[in-house]
Amino acid sequence: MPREQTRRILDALRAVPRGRVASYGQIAMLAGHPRGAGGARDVVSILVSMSEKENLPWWRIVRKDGAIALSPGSGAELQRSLLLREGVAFDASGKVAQAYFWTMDE
DNA sequence: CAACTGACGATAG
DNA sequence: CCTATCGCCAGTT
Repeated sequence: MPREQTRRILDALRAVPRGRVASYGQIAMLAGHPRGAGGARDVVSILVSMSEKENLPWWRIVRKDGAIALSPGSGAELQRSLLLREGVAFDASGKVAQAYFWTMDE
């Protein structure tokens, strides 16, 4: 069984609204991770190992600068299409504009 | 139980 | 622009 903190992260991930994205560090902080950005590794670990089992919206998670974290050929293309389908646009550099980041406002 | 892995983030050079 | 390095730590093998 995962720890309490892990459950919180899973929860935060599921709370990201459709048509929005969030960064790893953002999720970590939202989950109450004391180390904030440092907790991004937790999110990575959890996403990599449990995204499928836990049915998580892993495609809504991008790097802080808006770039897709996955390597091309390892799902990046899939993630881009999933986001486009939700109404998230990418700029010329292949990054999501900050405006699409989830503000926890909703 | 001891590695090993990982889709990060900040900072320094 | 880039690489390197550190911090941080759950989950898997």
